[in-house]
Amino acid sequence: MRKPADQTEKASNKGNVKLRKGLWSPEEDEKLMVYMLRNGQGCWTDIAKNAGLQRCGKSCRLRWINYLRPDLKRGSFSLQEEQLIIHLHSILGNRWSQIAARLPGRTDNEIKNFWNSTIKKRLKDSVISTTSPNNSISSDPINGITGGMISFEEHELMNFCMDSISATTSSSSMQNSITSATYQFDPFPPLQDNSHEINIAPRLFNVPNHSVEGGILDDYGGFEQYVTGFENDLSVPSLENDGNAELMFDKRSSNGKYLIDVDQSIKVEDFDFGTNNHWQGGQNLKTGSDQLDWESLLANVSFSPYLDFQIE
DNA sequence: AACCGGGCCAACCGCGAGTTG
DNA sequence: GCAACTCGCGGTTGGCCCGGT
Repeated sequence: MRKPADQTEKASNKGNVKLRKGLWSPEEDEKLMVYMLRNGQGCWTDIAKNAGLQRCGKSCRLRWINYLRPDLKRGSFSLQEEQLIIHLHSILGNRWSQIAARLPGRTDNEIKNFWNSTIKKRLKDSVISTTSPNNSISSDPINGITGGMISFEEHELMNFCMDSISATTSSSSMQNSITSATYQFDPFPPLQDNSHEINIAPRLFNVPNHSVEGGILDDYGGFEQYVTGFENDLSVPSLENDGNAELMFDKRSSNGKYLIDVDQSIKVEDFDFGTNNHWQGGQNLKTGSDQLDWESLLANVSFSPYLDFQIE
């Protein structure tokens, strides 16, 4: 945590505007939230200015992404998420944004903190414990993947992924590959919901040659979909209703419920920021079923919820 | 009850890449 | 081509919380 904002004010380089630093007050959160709901994402410097915040745009962006974003999950990481983080980190390293992109509702900062504070320590402990003679594989998710022991399937999986990554070594070649005969498919699809039973194995299937629409190739050989209002798009749609916005999001351990008067311009009902509800824009990714049949999904490529484009 | 130390995590910092004029 | 600006990312900091003593 930082010092309270009013203790760390300093003059901005431009315009002698005092910029606040440190913790965000509920009033500041409210201002930013209301502004984002009304106007959506734009230039962060303008957002900070127009929202009446004495913050730099960078600070506003961080606050929005890491805390105020409606589609953020709250609470501890699930077992599936934990396993996926460990797995992705084994391949991607400290590319937290890339890892976060595969965990809907989680931020890179959150994952980074989780890794540094929890997983790292447990991995270390796990490595130590696996060196002891009487140790066997436990139900610990760490041991399922790492802990010094990687299953044959995992190893093959990683080889596959690394091959995919190495196949396209630069962003320029990546861009060229978009229109080339073949392209690398994202081996790490995002988790749909942590309540689902998830097979963390990537989709090992071939995609016929076709032009790619509705997405771009990322820096690691993956296919980044254009997903409006979800983890790839942190903006929110503008709201044009009248009344009040009742916004729910927890502040640390307590579940706060903010009733915001939005200048007679917004009315949001049943606007729940809880863990089970995602932002409207992400609903195109939801399957509507509590239990996904991953085998059948994998068997039928065109039915995959990850595919946001048509395969010809 | 007071103190201490480690964990957690929000937020800052610096840097590189991309964009704009 | 260049400088200024903006954005996004990863590393780091440091205050709060909480369990142990």
